[in-house]
Amino acid sequence: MSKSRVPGRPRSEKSREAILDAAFALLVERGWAGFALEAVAATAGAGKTTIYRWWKTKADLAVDAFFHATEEELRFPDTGTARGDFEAQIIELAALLTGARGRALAEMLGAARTDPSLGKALAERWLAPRRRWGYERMARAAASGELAPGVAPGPALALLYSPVYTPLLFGGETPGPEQIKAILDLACSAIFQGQAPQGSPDPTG
Amino acid sequence: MSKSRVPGRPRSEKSREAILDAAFALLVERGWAGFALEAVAATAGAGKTTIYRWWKTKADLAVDAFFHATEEELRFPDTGTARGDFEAQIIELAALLTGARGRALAEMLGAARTDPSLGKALAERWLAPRRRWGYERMARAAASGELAPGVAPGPALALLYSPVYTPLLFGGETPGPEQIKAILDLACSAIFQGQAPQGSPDPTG
Amino acid sequence: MSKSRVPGRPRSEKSREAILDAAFALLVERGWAGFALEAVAATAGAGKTTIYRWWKTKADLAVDAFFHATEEELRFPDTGTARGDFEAQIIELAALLTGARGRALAEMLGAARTDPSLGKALAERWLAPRRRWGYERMARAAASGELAPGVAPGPALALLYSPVYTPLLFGGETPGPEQIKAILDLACSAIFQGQAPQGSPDPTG
Amino acid sequence: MSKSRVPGRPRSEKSREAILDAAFALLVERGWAGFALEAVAATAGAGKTTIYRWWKTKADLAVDAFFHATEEELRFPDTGTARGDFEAQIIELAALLTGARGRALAEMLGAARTDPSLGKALAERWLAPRRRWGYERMARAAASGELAPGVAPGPALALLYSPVYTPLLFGGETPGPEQIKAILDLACSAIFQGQAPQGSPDPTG
DNA sequence: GACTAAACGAGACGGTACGTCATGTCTTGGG
DNA sequence: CCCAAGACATGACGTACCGTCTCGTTTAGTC
Repeated sequence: MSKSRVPGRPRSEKSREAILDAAFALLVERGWAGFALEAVAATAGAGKTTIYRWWKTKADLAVDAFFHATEEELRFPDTGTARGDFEAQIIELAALLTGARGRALAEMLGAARTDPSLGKALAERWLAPRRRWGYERMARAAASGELAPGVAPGPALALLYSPVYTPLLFGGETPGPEQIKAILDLACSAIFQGQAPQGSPDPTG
Repeated sequence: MSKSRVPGRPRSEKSREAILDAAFALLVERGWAGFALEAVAATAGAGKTTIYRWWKTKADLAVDAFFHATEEELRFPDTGTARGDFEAQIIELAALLTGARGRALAEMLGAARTDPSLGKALAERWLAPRRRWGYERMARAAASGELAPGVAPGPALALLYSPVYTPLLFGGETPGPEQIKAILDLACSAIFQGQAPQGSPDPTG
Repeated sequence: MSKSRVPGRPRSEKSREAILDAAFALLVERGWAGFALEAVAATAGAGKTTIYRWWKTKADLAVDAFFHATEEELRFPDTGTARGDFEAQIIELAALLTGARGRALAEMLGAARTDPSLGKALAERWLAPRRRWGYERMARAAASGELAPGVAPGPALALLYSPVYTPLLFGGETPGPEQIKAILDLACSAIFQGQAPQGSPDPTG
Repeated sequence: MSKSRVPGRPRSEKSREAILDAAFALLVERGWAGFALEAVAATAGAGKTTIYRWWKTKADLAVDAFFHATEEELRFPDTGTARGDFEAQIIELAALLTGARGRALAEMLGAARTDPSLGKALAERWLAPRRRWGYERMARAAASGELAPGVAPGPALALLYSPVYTPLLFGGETPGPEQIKAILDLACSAIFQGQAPQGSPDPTG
């Protein structure tokens, strides 16, 4: 069996990397608004044709470049309790959204309302996996009796994640870690059984 | 006590109205992305110069046009209790954000991350008054003992409003009224003293 | 009475000249094949929009630029006899077609077969007036009995002018003045009555 | 008597033919302007590499394809008299230049001014043999006393052939057979001794 | 009733980026 | 060593708005 089935010159991995790197750099430096394909092509030493060959839209490239550089940082934690897992993940998320990378993602999330292709790309690469994990973790929490009585997973997830995202819509003041912690504590007090996560994780009472 | 101090032709009120109307119509019809000043000028029968004379930026015009047509609908309610007031206001807000006008506002909020002038305009006209009212109402709630012990106003407001805004960042599915109600109930259960205002608030399943 | 009827900012004569000059320079320097509108716009310090506003096609601009710089040189002579007029005009024409300008015109004439807009522009600006003059002069020659018996104007004009144009189709060797003179003499001997125009310029051997 | 001297895979005759056929078809159908190597390769089922391996330039291929399909039609006639030979050849030439093939050749001749490789290829394949034959035939005519006194071969050939080529430079109206005949008669009356070959050549009006 | 001066409509201006196209070169695996 | 397939960098294309500019024309209040 041969290494490859298709005839013709194979895709240049070097070019792919150069494009993704240039795209990510430009995205972080100039934001989505200044994300010009012409500039990406120029600094990557690539032709625009090559970009359009592999990425259907500007949005696809931006999202791909963003996650090519970022994705591995976002792991779904496993602390033993649902509350611990959610808190850990949300704090990590808040950290990501703060800083240069966060600006880029925020701008893309914002522009997604206007650009459907961007919306679709982000939904696939960003939202869907996180939503999937959230619902699944919430189901496990329900099964193990960690949720307060009457708490449905949808509203619970909305309450947990929204406060991290909302600042992306408004001015610059992304909430700092203590603020995030305070909001999370308040949300968790409504969602989970018992007290704070560490120490006695499941103090029945 | 003359009619006017300044010499020269006075500003044309007719032109101002025509521009604001055309701008609002275009904004609602085409969204922020399709909001072209050239089109506004053309349908208003105005010159671009006139627009730039009175509005510093495209964003200023869009925001001004939006609130010129919308603002009066948004009143701050007075139901007697803090929980009632917040619930009423948030439900009204959610209703506004659903529909054509909502799309326009959502797109503007999203684009604000990219366009500083838009951000500034929206912060002044939209965010600031609501934030002011929210903090003030929260302070009165604290004074009257309506808040659960240990609840700070910042996190409480974040928890209440964020779930309404966050969907603007993601795909089309704005939460319906029941969903909003469910989320609100959950949030309020952490923030306010006592039970839900009407009937049996927490129908255990 | 006002100077102008139309409202709006008037066309910039400076810009028009700059564009025509840049276009002509580029055309002469690089030929039709290298005649890029982007380069014209850049060296003229003009926007591409401005060019497209005033010239429907690349061909229109090229032809306009060419004749803006060249036209005045081509006057229709008046020597007293038809043979003298045609000879003078054709020699002048041959001189024009030799040299840098000639190359540009030759390339345009050649490319006209491929590019209809170029063909149309050249037909209007180049061919039509010359054809008109040729037929009209030929008619006067017939009326004054200068033509040999049985000579129709169409074939006569074809015989006179074709030898100057045909070299444009083939390689570089444009015929020199003496060659042109020899061909002209041969053609004239078939077309016109009697001997050579002035004195005895052509000592028959 | 081995099958082949050179090592490696021998050139595919099948591929050569397919490429020439596809090239000619495309040339006739779309003209020189629409003659895209990519399309040739695609419809020939060949790789672009193969084309560039065997034909140095696009022009070489086009010219080769054109004459591969056309050349044999153009024979040099032998009617007994120089005038008869030239007339026959020029009329055949005019016929060739009218019609689909003619369009292709005309476009190539036109584009040759712009594309040196095309010029060179056409000069070699088209112009040179015809020029050679013309001068040689003219020399024989001179030797046999068929030329009018004082007629040099260069100007004579220019007068005979130019009127057929010149229309290629201008609009669509290629001259019809009678027009060609009339021009030829006029030219021949200056070049050749005695009267026209058939009938009454000079119908005085 | 003439003068002054700013606002007005219209639209031309220099730019920037868009997404598409064909060119001629290159890089594979297979024959 | 040839072949097909097709990816690659390049560079121009014609389009769409941007925010600025320059006109000649209103439309008032002041002299």
